[in-house]
Amino acid sequence: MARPRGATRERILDVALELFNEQGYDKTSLRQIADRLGVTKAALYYHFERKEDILLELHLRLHEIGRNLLDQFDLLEDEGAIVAAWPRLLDQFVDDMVANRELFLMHERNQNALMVLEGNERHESENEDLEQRFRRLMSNPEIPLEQRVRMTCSVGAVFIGLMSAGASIFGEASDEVVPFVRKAARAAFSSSED
Amino acid sequence: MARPRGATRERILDVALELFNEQGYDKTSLRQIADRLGVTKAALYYHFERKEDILLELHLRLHEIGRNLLDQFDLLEDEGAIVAAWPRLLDQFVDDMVANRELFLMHERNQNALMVLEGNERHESENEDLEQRFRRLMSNPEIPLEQRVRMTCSVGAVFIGLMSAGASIFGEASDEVVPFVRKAARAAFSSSED
DNA sequence: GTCTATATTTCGATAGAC
DNA sequence: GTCTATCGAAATATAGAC
Repeated sequence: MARPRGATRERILDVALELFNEQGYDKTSLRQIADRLGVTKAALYYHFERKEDILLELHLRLHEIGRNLLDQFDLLEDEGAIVAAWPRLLDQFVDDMVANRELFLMHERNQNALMVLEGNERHESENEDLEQRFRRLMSNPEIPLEQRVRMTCSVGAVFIGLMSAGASIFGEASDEVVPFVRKAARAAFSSSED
Repeated sequence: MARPRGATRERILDVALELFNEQGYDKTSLRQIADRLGVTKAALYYHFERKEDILLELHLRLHEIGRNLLDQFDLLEDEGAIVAAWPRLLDQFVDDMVANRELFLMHERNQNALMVLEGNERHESENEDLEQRFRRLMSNPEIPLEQRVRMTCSVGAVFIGLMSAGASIFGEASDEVVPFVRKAARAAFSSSED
């Protein structure tokens, strides 16, 4: 079976992502992944040392997205620039979520499972850094508290809006929904209406 | 040990909720719950037939909150009334979340575990009903799509805003944060700013 | 209502042949 | 790279005494 290099590994990750979203990480056994893939459990161990490492690899792809977003803040000079740049970053976040919905879904549905990655070296080095940068941003007293709260709320609006659309809650194509989500999120951040 | 009736059962639920939030449902063994409570594993089986039933009981308390909210929609006559009533319901939702933060946190962090309740009779009868009523509301074509999307987004703003506050992301007392969350959520729903 | 002891199952992980 | 076979650990759940 001469398959392109890394193809099987990639297929394992695809199937695992599917199953983690269907039934959760903990309820998904390596046997199930292997079965759906048409191989045996032992074969998986050639590609991943531990079950945990499959979850980790998927999670790291989200890290990269988060890092890209946070990196853009480091380019900004003062708190005024951050607030001014937020709508653009919000749009970027929408794009990221639309393009990687399954990954975001996994993160949402398996938060408890992701806790086992605490203690994992490869994860810690990256994650600590990301979380610290995020907390620093959100507890920065130079930005008025209301602005910081609204930044967070606008992210929540995007997140739940797009997740609901993905779950076909609205019964319409998500192409139509996305612009409304952008609008709602922007309003959550910057409207001064009372 | 003459304890008030149902007191042990209640303590089990308290400790379980704690542990489920700390490390997740799947990673929490009955042994851990028993240890923290100062009893043995077998004793838990006197109060709950299965581990799953502990999770179910906690989850049903959220059902009740959700049902209370949805019930208020049944009192409304047309789609205009629904849209008009939304800000009030949003405020109600904020109050519910503040008063039951731990329960909401459990639901957020253990979505994968909650999937095992699918198939549970006691759960299905209630849940199907709730979910159907919610989906009917959100796919009601008499309400403009944008309004429905914004309803959902406003809930997301509340949810993520309050969860972040609870996790001390902002570094301030959540008393100060709550009003800003209300404002952001209201804006996400009804601002027409561009 | 709580205990000790044990049955039963499931799963992650490894060894070694091909 | 994939297989068969198996180990060992851990967890849920049960039986029966107190």
